[in-house]
Order: sequence, then C-alpha cells, then structure tokens
Amino acid sequence: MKQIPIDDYNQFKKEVSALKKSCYLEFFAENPGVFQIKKEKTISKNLERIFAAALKISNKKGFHAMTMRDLSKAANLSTGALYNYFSGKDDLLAMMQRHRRTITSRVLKGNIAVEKEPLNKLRAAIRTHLYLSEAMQPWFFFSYMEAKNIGAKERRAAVQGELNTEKLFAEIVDMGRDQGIFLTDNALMTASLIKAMVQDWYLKRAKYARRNIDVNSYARFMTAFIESSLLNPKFSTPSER
Amino acid sequence: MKQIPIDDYNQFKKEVSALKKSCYLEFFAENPGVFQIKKEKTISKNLERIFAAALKISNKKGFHAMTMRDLSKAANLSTGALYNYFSGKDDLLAMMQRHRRTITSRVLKGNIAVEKEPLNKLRAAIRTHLYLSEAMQPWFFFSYMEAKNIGAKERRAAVQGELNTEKLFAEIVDMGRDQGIFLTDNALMTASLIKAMVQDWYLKRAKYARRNIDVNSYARFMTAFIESSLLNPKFSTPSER
DNA sequence: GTCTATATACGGATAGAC
DNA sequence: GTCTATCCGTATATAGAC
Repeated sequence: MKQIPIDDYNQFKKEVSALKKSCYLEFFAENPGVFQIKKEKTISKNLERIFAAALKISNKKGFHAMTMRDLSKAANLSTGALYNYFSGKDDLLAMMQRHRRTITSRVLKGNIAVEKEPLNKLRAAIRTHLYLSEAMQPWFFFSYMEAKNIGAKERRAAVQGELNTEKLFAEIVDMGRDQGIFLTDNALMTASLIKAMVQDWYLKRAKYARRNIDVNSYARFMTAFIESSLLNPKFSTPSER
Repeated sequence: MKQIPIDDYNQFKKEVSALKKSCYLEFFAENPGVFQIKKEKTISKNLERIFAAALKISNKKGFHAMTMRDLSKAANLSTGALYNYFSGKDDLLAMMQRHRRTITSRVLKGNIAVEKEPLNKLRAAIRTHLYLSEAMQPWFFFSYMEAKNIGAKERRAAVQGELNTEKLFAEIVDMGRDQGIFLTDNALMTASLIKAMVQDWYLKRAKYARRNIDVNSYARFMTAFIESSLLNPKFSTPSER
C-alpha cells in the first residue's frame, strides 16, 4: 500500500478520493456478474451517486427509515434501476460497510508502516485515522451507527475490523513501552482510550465544527494530551510542530 | 438531590434502581391524563416491562426496526394495551430519552456538588458517570444510538443534555486550572476527550466484558491516564486508591 | 440500462368485545 | 385494562415496456 502524506490534509483528501474510486472498479473487476451492468463508467458514476444519497439520508434518519423511494429520488434513479446495483437494502448496507473497512485498513497500515520510531508511528496512526475519518466522515458515522443493523456474518466482520484498528494502536504502544519511551501498565487499555478519542472526532463532527475546531487542531490537542500522559519524562522531546 | 456513594458500585446500583422507579411515579403524578391508567401499581409494573423489552429489541436491531408486534410479545401485552401507555412509537422513544436524561442530570450534579476540591470533583464526576452508565447501560446505549431518529424538538433537548454533561466536566477542569492544580490550555477540549472516554464504556460494553474489565478497573485506568496528563507535577498527589 | 406500474406483504394504529 | 380482529397506508421488490 502506498503511503499518503499526513502533514497536509488537502493533499491527503485528494488521494483518498482517488483511492475510493479505484476501489469501486476493483470491486467491479473482482465480482463479475454481481452487477447487471456492463460499462465501468456507468457503474462507477451511479454507485457514487447511490452511496452519496444513501449516506446523506441514513445519517439523518437512519438506514432502516430510509425508503427505496427516498433513495431513488436522491440518487436520480428509479427504484427499478437501483436493483441493478445491489440485490436489496441489506446488500447495499453490507457493500457500504465493506467499502469503508477496506479503505480504512489499507490507508492505516500503509501510513504506519512508513514510520519506524514508536512515537512517530503513534503520531502517524492518530493523524492518519483523523484525516481519513475527516475525508470520509459520512462513511465512518454510517458504519458506526448501522453496525448492529446487519446480518450476523457481516457484523462479525465489522467487529473484527474495529479490533484490528485497535490492535494497530496497541502494538505501537507496546513497542514504545518495550523501548522505554512510553510509560503504561496496559497497552491494550491505552489503545482503547486512544480509539475512543479518535472516534469522537467523526461521531461529534457537528459539535466541533460549531466551535471552529478543525481536524488539525483536534489532532494537535489530542496528540499533546496523550503524549503528556504516556511519554517517559526521561525521553521527553519537544512536542510536535 | 441526595448524593449516591461512589466507592461501592453495588450500593450505587441499588440506589439508582430506586431512583428509576420513583421517576416513573413522579412522571405519572406530574402528567395526569397522559395515561388512561388509574393505578400507580399497574402503570409502574407495565412501564418497566415495556421499557425493558423496548431496550432489548432496539439495542439489537434498532428502534425503527422494532415492530409493535415485537414489542407486545416481549412485554407480554397485546398491541392494543400498549397504546394505553404511550400514544405511538415516536412518543415511546421520546419518553425513554427524557427518562434517561432526567436521571443522568440529577445523579451527576448531586454527586459532583458534594466534593469541593477540583481533583476530587473530577474523580467523582468520572466515576459517577461510569457507574451510572453501567447501572443503566442499555438506556445509555439506546439514547446514543437513537438520538438522531427523533423529532427536531426532542433532538435539540438531547444535544443540549450532552452539552450540559460536557460542561460539568469543563467547569471542573477550569476550576482546577485556576487553582494551578491542572495544566491545560483548553478546558473545553479536555472535557470533550474525557467525555469520549466515559462514553466508550457504555458503547463498547461487550468488548470490555470479553476482556474481563469491569467498571472499577476501567475507572481506575481512565482516571490514572487523565491525571497523568493533566496534573501539575508541582502538586502531584499519590494516585487514587 | 432505465423507466412506470404493480404485486404482495407488513406495520402502526384503532374499534369494540369482555 | 386488556384482548382480538381489522383497517389502511406504506415499503420492498419485480415485471415488462422502451
């Protein structure tokens, strides 16, 4: 997975946007016959419209409350046409969950792997997660809120995805502890708390927007707060930026 | 509001249980004519069954996906009888949201007011919030997940309730900073992060249960993590417990 | 590929007996 | 107070024309 720079949000956003599109096509290539549609161009364009509409409506009143009529109107496609892109509402939900998970996993792993020092890894992990959930906020909000409303198999995948993300954080904290840079008696619990904080960013987006706190301010504050708790004073470095 | 002790969870739980029941009766007394029911005993017993059933089903598959038939079966009342206790699904949802908010606000404010020192206030606030959301976990999970699926007026009340809770934390941090005990350059942001961490407790209950982390371990770890970040080293005290 | 029209089922709410 | 039976709107999904 190629790395996406994490010091410039605008640059990051552009690359995520490209990655999203390439994932549609990849999915299309890997699952021939799932769609009744032939042309890549058509499918890519319409999937994007469908997803955007589904996110907008679901995040306002819930996926289950969104009707196919709602969706067809917002996506500018008839209800009949929608069924060329997914086999039913459940299927649409599952597709969207998978799409978000795939992108998250790729971007996170890629960006963390680039860094070698625990402290830099931790900073990269936090900032990448924040940037990604900012660039795809409706997707993250949707995934979180609708996670329980899917079939058992898909739900297990969703839970597992969450645990994997947490594990990424935990491994970094663990490594830092082993090197004496971080002080903690429970790396996994530390990771849980960090995860809670990064999730708050996309779950309470409106609140932070009202207070004029953008993703960079949030990243700076959160990082400083965590490092102030976690860093071994013996190794203290000037704080980031 | 009388204080509920926060060093013993079992004791706490018992008192919250009593408070819950008294809130039903209070609501009943304050709104004569809302219910078609006459006897306090009947209404209290059935409301409890209805709420319990609604929480169980909604938290599994979402309030909107729960049908009146589901609810009637789980509550052991016919669909017709249910309408003696609320005027429709929307009304039920709103009632439940209000009930949770009322209790939260009373208990939190009461327990914080007892303490005078910022550090003790902070510890009381965190532990009370954790204990309360533990004793009423299904209620808190429900309120969070269904907050967006209600009418505009009720939603404003829900958002305001959240902000009030956050403000309780922020005021404590502010006071501590003024007294030189806490080090922070943004009390409100600190409160937001603390709130994100206490919320994680009731949102990811299953995860922590699987790891054998109970509410007391969580409280200890979280408190230690925050204090390690926030406390002015000049004033450092031996950590709690 | 997309549309309109429609089959079919399901859910909220009420009527009226007991 | 609670039940059963039922009305009626609405939702998903499909059929078939273009």
